[in-house]
Amino acid sequence: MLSLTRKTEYALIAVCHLAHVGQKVVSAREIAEQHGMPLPLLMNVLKKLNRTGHVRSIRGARGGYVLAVSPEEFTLDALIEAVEGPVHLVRCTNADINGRKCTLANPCPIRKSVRKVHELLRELLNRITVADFAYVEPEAAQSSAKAVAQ
Amino acid sequence: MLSLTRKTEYALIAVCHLAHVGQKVVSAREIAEQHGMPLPLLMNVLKKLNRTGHVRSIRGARGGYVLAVSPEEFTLDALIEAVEGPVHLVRCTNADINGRKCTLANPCPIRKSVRKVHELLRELLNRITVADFAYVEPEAAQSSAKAVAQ
DNA sequence: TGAATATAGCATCGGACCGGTACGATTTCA
DNA sequence: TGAAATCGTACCGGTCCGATGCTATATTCA
Ligand code: FES
Ligand code: FES
Repeated sequence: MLSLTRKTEYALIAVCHLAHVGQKVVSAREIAEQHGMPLPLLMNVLKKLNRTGHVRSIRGARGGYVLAVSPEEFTLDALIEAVEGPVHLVRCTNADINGRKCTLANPCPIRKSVRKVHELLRELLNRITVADFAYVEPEAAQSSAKAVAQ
Repeated sequence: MLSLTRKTEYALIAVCHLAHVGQKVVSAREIAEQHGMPLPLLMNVLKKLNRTGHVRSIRGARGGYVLAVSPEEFTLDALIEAVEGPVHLVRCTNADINGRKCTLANPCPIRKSVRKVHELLRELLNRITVADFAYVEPEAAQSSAKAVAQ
């Protein structure tokens, strides 16, 4: 399917929001309302990001979330892995998926090449960071374009 | 989910097989048996590739399939689009998905950046061709590695 | 101290889509 | 004519995402 899940989309927006406000504590409700996201879904995502240590949670009244890592070091690859688990391009890139091993005639002819593609994808995702997404409000996406381009 | 479907996996192996034998006609059964793939699934995939014109089908006894495009011009992007439809990284990269428009507060702050990432992914997929996958049997994947690397 | 706020954790449910199967029709060759 | 092979379509089950609900816990504030 080669697409990001909606959770990753929510996570990306939320993390950008947190990066934008700096060290101020922002509640999930506030983020959700500001971007038209369903609150419970966003909370699920933020809980996961809290467990992986990418955001810090403050409970209680006037609580909320704060970004726990610097936007420049928070890669898209890490965000995806935190929210939706490790990336499996196809079965044979990662040893086995859900304990089931590949049933094709091993090794299949595309095995090595597909791993190479997998590595290229990971490299791409590791070059992109949250800092590339944050702070680009309306049309000034040039800084992002430059940073991402290579 | 950021992963290829199993259909794409089958398609990739089959197309590599066809590229490997040149212009010889090979039946779906033969390809399936040789790589331990379920025959009906492979046929479904080959039908799609036939409709998109990437392989040519010959019906009847002693029929089968022949690659209809050169491996060097058959990009991974085209193969994915043929088998599983166009790539949608997230909702806002392609205008609308299944007729449903994005319900987030428009435009969301990550809109421009995510499109840029989408473009980078498409570029990566367009640099990789079937020729990079074919002809790498056991361990001699160096030619592929080189061709893919940049 | 008590009420309000806000996150943590878990469990559940519905729907979409992939993976797989089945059947009949069509075409070609022996 | 019969066997081999593709073509088209339809169907079914499993998995996983998207979404919802409830309870527990921690903090703030009156
Ligand atoms: S798909 Fe299993 S080894 Fe390549
Ligand atoms: S997710 Fe809809 S505009 Fe970006």
